[in-house]
Amino acid sequence: MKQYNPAEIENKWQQKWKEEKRFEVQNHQPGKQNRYVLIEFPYPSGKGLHTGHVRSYSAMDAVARKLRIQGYNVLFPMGCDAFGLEAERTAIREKKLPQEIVARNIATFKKQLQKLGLSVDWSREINTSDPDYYKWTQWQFLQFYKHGLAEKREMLVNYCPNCGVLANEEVEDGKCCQCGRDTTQKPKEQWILKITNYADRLIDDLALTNYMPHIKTSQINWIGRSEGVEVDFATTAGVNFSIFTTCIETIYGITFMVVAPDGKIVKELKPYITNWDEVSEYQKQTAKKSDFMRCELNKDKSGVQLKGVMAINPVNGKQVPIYAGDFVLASYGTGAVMAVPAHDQRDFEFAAKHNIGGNIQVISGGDVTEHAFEKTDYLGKGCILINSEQFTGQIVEEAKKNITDYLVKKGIARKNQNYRLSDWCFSRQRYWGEPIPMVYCDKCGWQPVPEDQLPVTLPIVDNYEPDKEGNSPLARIDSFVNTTCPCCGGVAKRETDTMPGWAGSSWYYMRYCDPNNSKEFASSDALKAWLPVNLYNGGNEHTTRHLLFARFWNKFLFDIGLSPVKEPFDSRVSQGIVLGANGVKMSKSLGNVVDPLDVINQYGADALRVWEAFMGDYFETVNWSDDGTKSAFRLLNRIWNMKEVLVENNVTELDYAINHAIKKVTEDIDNIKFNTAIAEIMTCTNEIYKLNKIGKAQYKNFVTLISPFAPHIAEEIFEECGFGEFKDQTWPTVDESKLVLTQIELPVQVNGKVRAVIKVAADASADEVKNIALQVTEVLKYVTGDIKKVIYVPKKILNFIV
RNA sequence: GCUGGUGUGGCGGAACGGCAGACGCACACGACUCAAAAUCGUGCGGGAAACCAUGUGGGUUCAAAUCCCACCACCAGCACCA
Repeated sequence: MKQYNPAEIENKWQQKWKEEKRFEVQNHQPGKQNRYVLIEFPYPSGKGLHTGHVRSYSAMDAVARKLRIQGYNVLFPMGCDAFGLEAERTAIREKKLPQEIVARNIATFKKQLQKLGLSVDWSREINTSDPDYYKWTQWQFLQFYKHGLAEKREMLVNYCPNCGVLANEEVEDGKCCQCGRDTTQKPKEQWILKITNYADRLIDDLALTNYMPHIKTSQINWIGRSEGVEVDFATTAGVNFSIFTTCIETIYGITFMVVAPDGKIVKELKPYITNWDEVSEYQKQTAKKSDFMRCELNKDKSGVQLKGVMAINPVNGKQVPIYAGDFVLASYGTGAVMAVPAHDQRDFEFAAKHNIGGNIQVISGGDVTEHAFEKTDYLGKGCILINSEQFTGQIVEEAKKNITDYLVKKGIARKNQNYRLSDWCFSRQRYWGEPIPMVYCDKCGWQPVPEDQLPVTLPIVDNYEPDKEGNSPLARIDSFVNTTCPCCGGVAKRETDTMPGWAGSSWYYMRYCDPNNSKEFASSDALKAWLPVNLYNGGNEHTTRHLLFARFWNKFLFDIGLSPVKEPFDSRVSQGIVLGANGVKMSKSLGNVVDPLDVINQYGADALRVWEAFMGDYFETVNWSDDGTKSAFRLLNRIWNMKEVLVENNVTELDYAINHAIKKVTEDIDNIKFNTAIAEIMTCTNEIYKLNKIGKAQYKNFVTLISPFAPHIAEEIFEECGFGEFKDQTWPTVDESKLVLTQIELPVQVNGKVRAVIKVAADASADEVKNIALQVTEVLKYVTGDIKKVIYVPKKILNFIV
């Protein structure tokens, strides 16, 4: 049998598509509906793409191509998320400019993507580090600022005495990943965006989307809305502070309080604390830990008592000790908690460690001597309060309400919501990012750069390494820093922090709609034409960050009338990762990286794409296999060679198989079940080989079915067989009449075990089926004694219970 | 620890209340060939059988890989969120 030559065919068609501008779309195409298929744009690392990345690109390309054949006007764009730490570090290592590194990496990516034969509209390509693009990122930042959603706030940053401010990923076990020195947490003024203002809407509006359920769940949990009560506590020192609790029903069980060591409460209490040396030492220890370490690695419940001062429980006037404990974070809630060891395991362990005796059980129904009796155990079980004065005897749920009302009436408590989500730290002390377009004037304070002066471009400089003091490298460049105040015209200094990598990626899908607009980030008409994105594909790791940031960003633009939609993405899916053949993540150091270009050279892009679709469920993790591409190549050859057995008229015996395939492949692509779509095409191929003939019209339809996955070979077959221009082909429709079976095979069970399979008419009645089954010896063998019950599920099963 | 997810032949996987193992890989055999590769075809969970098999143990059901409860293992993300 002949083998086709993928290299020749693929080059030919890729060239042709380019010349014809086949995949360039207009925002409006008369008579066609728009569809927007989006895949997260790649971060152009120096490593290039491996076969793991190919999976989502080729899969979404298949979706886009099918929609196009179905008659939609499809936007399927591509670009590069070009700002970021990796490019900067590579540049430093190679002593080049980040701009050069990015240009080089983008070229590699583009070559790889184009060899795959993606149906991308390259005329809309964007790059977030292009001044024409980041001008609008800066412009949008200014809108956040002007609407009070951006401000400077003191935040804790990772700090290394040698390398300056570090990203979380640059800290490992409390040490700097570059030089190995111990890192600390240092407070620093940072720009933040108030995403928490949108917390409720970010949860509630998920109802307007069709994201996969686990993606919605992840976002809801990440935002972490909790309803509770903020209660004021007095102290013997006369200083008051508030705590936040979701378990107000346990307030009579308080035996101590815990405050964040680095919070403002400790500062206010300082004059009254008699063991300040000890407390101050504990603060230093805390500064060495990141929030994550404070939460995860602090299994020992470290803490220190603030001696000389006691807190007063507002419900009964009881005095309890106050501790500083690093498991309490200054940034969450009020930075203080009430501790009830009898009903909170964390408090229980803290009390045990610090020998705080006298645990008070206030909810009956559990034993609290060895372990706390927590809310997950007592809520909704009708448990009642004990040891709680006038609330004793009430059911937990009632008591919760009554205690809250009582405290609110007394004016010392407020119902409140707290969010796990914190505001978005938007400053980076790095070179390779969008400069934040703000100017500081001693007289006028922070002033936005006038919009007509945008973009504030990144100066091209030799030395852009991070600063040891923790300042941005831009701060060293006088010509950049020194400017005039837009307000008073006096001397002023530019902000030298840059934006995080998440900035440019928060609105890139909007720019694709109108990529060359120099007057606005995208015209309202273009946005209305394409938004919301119909299908957005991206990695699971972005579910809680990028996806949330992008939704927040859009909501803000919607509020100020610049986005036409409340939610930017209608549906969101995440592909499973492709591991190396040895079952671990592809990485250069492990030597299991497969370059898609190598595979394409051997078997062609079509075979690679088909194998990527077939290798497993799209949402699950799968292992790469070299043999897989070979099997896909084999399938394509089998389809290719059907040309030799072509007959003029349709082969009736194939009607069922072909129509079944049309139905199954159509539904499977719609449902992102690419693996079973390919399996169906294989099954149908086997049928065709059994008969060893296929009608022209049948072949044309069958080839169309594989074309979203193997577009090059499909167009070549069309040309060779004289099927006309592929771009005029429409997606085949199912002839349901060919799928109607008159006879079906029905499994017959006795007591739930299959004993025989009988052939019956598809529309046979229960009695008819029963009578036929009871003539089969295999069935009769097991039907002994009376038949107690007969279950017949039409076309599915017949079950005798004896 | 928390959150989300996953456990099915030698392997990748399918089925997601109704014949477990579709489809493919690997393997074996046959055809073609001087021969090999390629190709085409046949077989392929275990067991002599009764039967046993979808991580483990329970439960619901006429019927469970699928639904419920408990547990174990693995993967990913993380900020002990009071």
